[in-house]
Amino acid sequence: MIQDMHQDREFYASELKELLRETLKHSIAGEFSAHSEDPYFYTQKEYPLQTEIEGLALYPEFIPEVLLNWANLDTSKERKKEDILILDLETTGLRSNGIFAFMIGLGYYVNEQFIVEQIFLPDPEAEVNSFDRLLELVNEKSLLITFNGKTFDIPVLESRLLYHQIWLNLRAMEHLDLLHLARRLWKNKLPSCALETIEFYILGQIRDMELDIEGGEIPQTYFSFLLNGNPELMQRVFLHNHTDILHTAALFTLICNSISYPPQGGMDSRIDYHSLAMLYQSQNRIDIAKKILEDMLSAGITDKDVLRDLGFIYKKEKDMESALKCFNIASSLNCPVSMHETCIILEKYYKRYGEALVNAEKLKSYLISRPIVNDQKVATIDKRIARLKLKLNKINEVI
DNA sequence: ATGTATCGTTGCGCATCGGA
DNA sequence: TCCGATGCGCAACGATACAT
Repeated sequence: MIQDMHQDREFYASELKELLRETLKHSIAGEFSAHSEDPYFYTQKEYPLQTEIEGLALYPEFIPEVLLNWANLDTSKERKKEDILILDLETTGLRSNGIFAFMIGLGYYVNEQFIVEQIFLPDPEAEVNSFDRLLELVNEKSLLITFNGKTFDIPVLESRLLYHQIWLNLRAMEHLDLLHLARRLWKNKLPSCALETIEFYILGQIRDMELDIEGGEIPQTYFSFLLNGNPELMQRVFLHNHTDILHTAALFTLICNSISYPPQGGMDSRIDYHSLAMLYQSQNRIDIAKKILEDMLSAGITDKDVLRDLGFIYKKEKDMESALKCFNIASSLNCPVSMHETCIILEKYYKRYGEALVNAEKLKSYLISRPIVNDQKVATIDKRIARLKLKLNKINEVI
């Protein structure tokens, strides 16, 4: 009796698997792998490197040094399209233990074409087989490109590979994670740095929510598909993942094509040049950072943060005259750091105590007008004011 | 829960400046 | 010439965001 039930369940399970495979074959353009047991399902689509429909470029003219340096990649190495592998997973959840990837989205370049390949598990048993294809591609490629892959996709894959006792050191691959670079470039300009936000503001793409799906609904969609075989929502997951891969390539391309300075094709309004200048500064390319900020001012941008940071560069170069000019304008635009720096330069370098005092008092009134008053800062500026007054009195006594 | 890069704040050691 | 206060550079820490 028990034995019969068990056999029944196995029978229905294999029936269901077969049913799911049939459904997939009819609803999504793709194929099954050659594995005799638990084959995975996969789709491939080719794009020309310059897509006409979306107006997106999918491969850059070159990969600039500032990007390679940022990602700690070997700058001397020759790089080809064929070395790149873009990766994005759809998984059964967000927490990194006990989840697995039911879909592996991949992007790579073959013969001047960009290929989006999606590997899908018609049932979870196919996971091991799906890694065959992953291993194949990883062995061919040397540079991984992802969006938040360092913290999400790679750890998920690592834990699953470990579980299946497959030896593959994904960390040995060079890895460019665009999320962190995007944050550096657009943190101050965009409401968020989620891929979808960047697609909208930077790539000019809008996701069609009739055809796409919210990330949070993806795990449940897969579980439902396994139970009822309804392909409608699953098709959306395919599109979602496909779009992620395509836009990761497009974002990589856009960043490469616009962060060299001076820009090849003129200034790009999508780029925050202030952030770009800071990126160059962090790599000790002060010359380029300074040029960018100066060019911004020449172009008529009067931004207190630009003025402040350019002021710091001048100050470090001991060009106090220029530094003071920058800090002065920034001070008038209510930049407390610049008020502070103005005080220091006037007091320590020029010994213009009267002017220093005026600025110190300006900073104090700014500080105490804040909704949250920082007592420590007020105490510091009070000390400076007292000191300056003392110095001025001494000078007056002499006269 | 997880892992990673970034940013703002804080504190420490060292150099420097100014006053006596 | 010496001492105390100030400024600078760097490391350490904590908070934040993003992926499904």
